This record gives sequence, C-alpha cells and structure tokens, in this order.
Amino acid sequence: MSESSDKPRDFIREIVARDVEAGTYGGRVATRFPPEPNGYLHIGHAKSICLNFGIAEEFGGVCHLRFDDTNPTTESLEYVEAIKEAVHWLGYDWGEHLYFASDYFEQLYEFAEALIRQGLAYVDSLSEEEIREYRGAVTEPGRESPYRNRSVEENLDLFRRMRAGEFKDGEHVLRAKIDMASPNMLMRDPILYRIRHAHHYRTGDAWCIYPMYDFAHPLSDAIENITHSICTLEFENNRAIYDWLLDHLVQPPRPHQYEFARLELDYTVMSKRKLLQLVEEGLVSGWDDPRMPTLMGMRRRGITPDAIRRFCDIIGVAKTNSRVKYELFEHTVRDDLNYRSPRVMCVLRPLRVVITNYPEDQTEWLDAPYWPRDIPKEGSRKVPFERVIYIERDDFMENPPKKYYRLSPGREVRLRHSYVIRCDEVIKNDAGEVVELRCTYDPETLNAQPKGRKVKGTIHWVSAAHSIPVEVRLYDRLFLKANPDDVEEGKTFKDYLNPHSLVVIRGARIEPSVARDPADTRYQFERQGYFIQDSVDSRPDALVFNRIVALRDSWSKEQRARTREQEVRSQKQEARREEPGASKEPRATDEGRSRARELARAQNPALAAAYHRYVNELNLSEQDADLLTGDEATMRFFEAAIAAHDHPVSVARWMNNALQRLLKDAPIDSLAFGPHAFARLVALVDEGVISANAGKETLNEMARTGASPEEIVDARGLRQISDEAALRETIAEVLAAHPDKVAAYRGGKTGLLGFFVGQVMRSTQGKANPRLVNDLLKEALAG
RNA sequence: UGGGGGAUAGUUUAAUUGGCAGAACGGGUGACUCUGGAUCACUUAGUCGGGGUUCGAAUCCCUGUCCCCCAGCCA
Repeated sequence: MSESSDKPRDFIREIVARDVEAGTYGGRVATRFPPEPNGYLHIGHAKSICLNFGIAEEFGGVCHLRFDDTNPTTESLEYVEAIKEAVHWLGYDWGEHLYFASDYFEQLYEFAEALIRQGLAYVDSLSEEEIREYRGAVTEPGRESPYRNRSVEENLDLFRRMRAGEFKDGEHVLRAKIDMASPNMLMRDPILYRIRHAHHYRTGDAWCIYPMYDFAHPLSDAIENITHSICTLEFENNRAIYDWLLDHLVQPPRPHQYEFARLELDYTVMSKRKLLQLVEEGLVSGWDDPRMPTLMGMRRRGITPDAIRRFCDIIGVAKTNSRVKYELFEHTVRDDLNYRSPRVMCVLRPLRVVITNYPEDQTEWLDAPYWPRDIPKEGSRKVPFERVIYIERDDFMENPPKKYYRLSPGREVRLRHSYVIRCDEVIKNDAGEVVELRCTYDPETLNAQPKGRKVKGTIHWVSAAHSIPVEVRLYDRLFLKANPDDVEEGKTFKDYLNPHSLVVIRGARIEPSVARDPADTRYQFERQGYFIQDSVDSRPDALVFNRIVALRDSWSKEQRARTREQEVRSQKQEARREEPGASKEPRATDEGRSRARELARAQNPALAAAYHRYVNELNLSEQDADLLTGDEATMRFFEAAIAAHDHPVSVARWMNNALQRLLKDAPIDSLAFGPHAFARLVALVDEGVISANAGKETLNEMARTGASPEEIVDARGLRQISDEAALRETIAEVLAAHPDKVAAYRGGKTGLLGFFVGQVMRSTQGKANPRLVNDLLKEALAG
C-alpha cells in the first residue's frame, strides 16, 4: 500500500492534483458516478466507482451518484434501488448527493431553447432513415438537412409543440447545428432531443420529449458543478460535443471530461446485453448467480467489498485497452480472505476410515485453533475424534505417484490437529472401488512429532458420527475462453461457457462447530478453499456452502503443468503463424505526411531543386533535406537562417528536431520569432556559448515571449560552464551526496553515469558543458 | 482508406516529464510449516520495428506496423 506516496497514482489523479494546485475550481473537486438504471452493476462499474469516489475522498471533494435516466423505455426504479445498494455495499457514500438527470428535464429544456435562440440548434423533420442517409459515412461527409436553416422563431415554435405533444414519435428531432462534414461523425449535427410518448419511471407522463445522452450528460455535469467528469474510452469522440455544448451554454470554469480504459477481465463478459442474455436464457440462475461478474453475484459468492476495492486499486487506471488476468483477481480475493477466515474442516468427498486400535465408545474433543501460526488471531474450537472418521477420497491413493505424500497402503499421514495414522488395509466393494480404509493410530503423536520417522503429509478429516452433512457448491470461471467476446466464425460467446463452472456436491460433511457460527461467516475449509453459506439457499438444518475461491494448489498445478506447457506452445505457434501474414501486406498510406512533402516537390520545381542542393551541396542527410522542402515557408525559413548563420547542418537539425517539436502541426510563420533570431540561437550553441540543453530552453522561451536569444541567455544566465575547476567542485559535491551510488558504480553498475551527469546538470541548472562533465566524472569515479 | 485514441517483462502498471527501466501478479528455485495454504529469500523476463537528434532517449524528430473507438431518435 502506497497510501502516503506523494505522487498521484494515475494520470487522472495527476490532472485532478494539478487542477487543485492551480486553483482551477477554487480547489474544489467534484466527480460523479452516472449509471443508467437499466441493468445491474458489475465489476467493471466497480472500477469506475472506486475511481470517482476514491478521487473525491482523496482530494477532500464529493462524488455524486447520478442516475442517467434519459431513456424512459429501458429504465426502472428496481434498478435504481439495486444500484444504490451495490454502491453502498462497496463501501461508498454519496451523502446528500443523489441526483437524477430526470430532475433536470426542465433546466435541460431551457438550455435547448437557449441553443435554438443562439441559432445553434434546429428542429429537423427528416425521417430516421433519412437522417441516417444524410449523415454520410466515416470516409464521406454528410449532407445538410433541408430543414437545417429554419428560422429561430420556427424552431422555437416547433420545439415547443414537440414538448406539448403535438407530434408523433419520430416526426421531429432537435439537432445541434455543428458541421455535417465533420470528420468526427458525432459532430455531424448530433440529435439532442427525440419524441417519445412513453411513461418515465420518475417523471411519469410529464414529458414526451427526452434529451439524448450527449446533451443531458455535459449539462447535468454543469448543473451539479462537477469538476472532473470521468468516463470510459469509448466516449472519447463524444468529448467534442461535451466541450461544444458547455462552451456555448455555461460560464467557466466548466467541467471537463477525461477518459480511461474500462476493465476487461479474463473468463467473463461485461456487457449488459450479454449478461442479460445469460440470465434470460437460464444459463445462470439469475443476476446474483455466484458466477456472474455482477456485484450482487460476487456478494453472494462471498467476495468482500474490501477485496473488490483492493483489486480496483491494483489494476490501476490508464488509457491502454487491457484485459486483466483472472489469477490476479483470484489472488486479491484469497489475500483478503486469508486474514479474515477462520479455518475449519470439511470433507467434500468422504472416504470412511476405521481406526482399529481406537476404542469403539470413545470420543476425544480435541482443541483445534481457528488460525494458523502466521495469522495473529486467537481462538479455537473442539473437534470430536472417534474410531470412525471420514477423509477426503483424493487424500488416499492405492498406487501413489512420486512425491505424493498423503495416505496409501502401509504409509502414514497426519490427521490435522490430531494423531498420525497408518493405513493397514483397503476394503473394496464388488466393483473394485475403495469403500473403506482400516488404519491404526499412534497415541504418542497428539501434539507431538512421531518418534524416529518423518510424516510429511497432513490431511483434514471429520468424525463420522458428529459431522454434519452439507451441500457444497464449487464455483469456477464461467467461461472456458479467456476472452469469450473473441468469437470464431459461426459461434457466439455462449459456446465458450464452462460446463463445470458449477459443481454441486451433496454428500459433503463438515465438523459440528460451524452450527454455532453466524450464517455469514467466511471460512477456510482447510486444504480446499474459502467458503460461505449461500445467502439464498442455506438453512440451519440444511447448510449450503459456496466456494468463494479455491486455495492456491501447487500439487495439482504440478499435475497440470505438462498440459499447460503444450497450450502455451501451441499459442506461440499460432502467434508466429499469424505474424508473417500480417506483415506481408503493408498498407498504402496515401495521405501520409511524407507523401505530402513528396507531392509538394513534384509540383513545385523550386522545392525539388532545393532538396537536391541541400543533399549535394550542403551535405544534409536525405531525411533533413526532405523535411525542409515539404513546403515553401519552411524552405524560406531555412534559407534565411543559413544566410545569417552559415552552418546548414546544425541549422537543419535544430529546425527538424527542436523546432518541429514546438510547432507540432502549426505553420512555421506562426512563430513568435523569425529565422534570424533562430539562426543566432543555433550560433550560440555552435560556438559553445550555451549548451544544447540551454539552447532548447532558450528556444522554448523565444516561442513563448518572442524575446531574442541573447536577451534570454543573459537574463537567465544560461552561459555554458566549461570551467574545469568549478565543475570538479560540483562533481565532488554530487559524489559526496551519493556515496552508495558511487560504490555501486565502482562495483560495476556503470549505467549510473547517466544518473551522475543528470545530478551535475541539475545542480548547474543545465549550464554545464555535458561532454566535459562526462569526462571529468569518469575521471573522478575511477579515482 | 476520414477522424479520435493506444502500444513498456507472460499479464497489469510505474519511471523525478530527457538522467539508475521499477513494482505487483504469474513462472522458477530454495527455506519454513501439523493446510501441497500463508510467509520469507533468491530468480526469471521488457521499452512495437527502422532511422535520426542528444554527452545521455521508453520519453524529442522522421518513418513504418499492429490494436481499440465512431456512421442508434442507446448510454
């Protein structure tokens, strides 16, 4: 846990921290979690909840719970309640900040009219199909609707009549008037309002027009004074509308949208549609089926909110599409359960064992600690030991393989918290199945090591007479395929369901102590996994346990190792097969920048001539010459610069590297300085007056302020330090400050040279002559 | 093939914004153990490819490749 780490944990917190520091919102932080009440929350939502509520907590802000209920046909109160419960269960509290977009319908309507009055929105009367046609395609611009230029009055009138219910569904829509030719499809006059004569679960029949997400969301954020509106990557394109609307409708400082990659988890699906399908088709028992990635499913499974929050913490927040390994999730769940689950014994598949040298009518109540040594908790229960007990069928093998150290004929094993027993006889039925073991126990081995021999294995057991029969449900991953969404031709995600994701065991037997425990106790069944009573089906007289997660099991892992190796090998082969095919077809990039420069030279003989002259006469590299002759302005800038400072190679490098970085895509004549000032800067570096680093810094400032390079160098004292004596002194200080690094360097970690150079450069504010520093440093470190 | 994003060990994620490529999970080895659990130690392995700038590049410039999102009156 890096709770007190001063660095923000992710790029979003970094942005928030920066805004807080800059006082963008007066130091205020307000986030929101905006679910649509049309489905249940899942682990993917948990990531967003933890992010939004987490940020609010950390920055002393607030996080609103806002229901984005702008589509009356899919939403319901049932979902609202379930979502509220899930957020609470996760451990977050929105306080009084519970909101509904539907509460803003009147205000949103006013915003819409304001937009119309500004001439920025219009009522379109095209049919749904026509609108689709007019929108164009990703590669082709759209066409403007014939209704696009209706007057403000007409639009207002029509929009009011839309609200008044004068039109049928689909007759009109309100659209923003932006740009039908925008390369961003979402900006091609997005629809703001549609007519829906439908009953809304909260506003009833008060409205027959409903705002679209793209309209309602940014404005709801603004109404609530949200500062940071955090959503998932697929909304990146929507940010353009978000900004457009807020820039036109609200005063700064306004909320801003930031996007992160949503969670994808191995062996599960996350889309509401698919989850719904699983439920409706009876592939799972319901939304709270313990195999579902829903929060209610995980809750019933027995996973704690702590574990889920911890998981969200570990996976981090970034913009890279990624899929989290199931092992990581399991690890987090186990890690959480390990410290909170008392240990008890439960035999899943009982095998009868008769201890022939133990008296028939005797019962010993042995003390068994709930916690292993490494967990600092107290407490124990009594377990009854008798002549007849059950052990796990898997813990006996008639012909054991190597390194199997459980029970087999003639061998000994420790019974957990009890005696060591030896298997003397194996009893089989007519079918040849093992039905009973005859063993003898060593009375000397209670709380003591057996004498003169080592017993490596310890197995769990229960008394035959005192144990309680229970049903145990073994849950495993829902899908066989890590990414069930990645479907092969002719299949669906459902074809990858794991047929063994639920295994019900009816004849299991558990030690009697659990009958006294609260029903929501999470246990570790020793050597099996973590379990909890099923909150729906378990009754005191008929206990049902869910397996939350199995224990990590290096024995069965070893058994599986060979098959897994093969799996990995074939996957790698597959990858190799795909690689050459993929790289075989390089795609033509017609409109690439390099292509544009080439084209420019083909059409402009002056540029072409310059290119050849630069290469042949000025000794520029082909790449440098290419970059300088892609357009006339750049070429003229270069010509003027070398006229002032006749060092074409260095001028070219400075233009193509440092200057290019400043410009990005801006035209070169938009610069705050001209070619002469630029040339003088390059000269300062060439003549060794300032270092290359100082040169870059100077260039930045020239771009910012338009000051001359000499002014900047003088004002900031950037002149290069080449005085050996002074540098030696600085170097000595740096080395003295980092004795450990010096030792490491001398011990062979020469990569640290960069570190030392960096320190010297820093303490001289980048003014030291780096080459000299390198030399002197090597000298000093050698001595 | 228009636009918007993205690419760091097997996986997820850091890197003082140009200065020691670090962590977690997984894998491996060993120690310990009355759970083949836990714990501990050690270990494995990485900057998408190719050029360039720089004393120094994951980071800047050029170029190529791959992946994701957008043509709902869903959110």
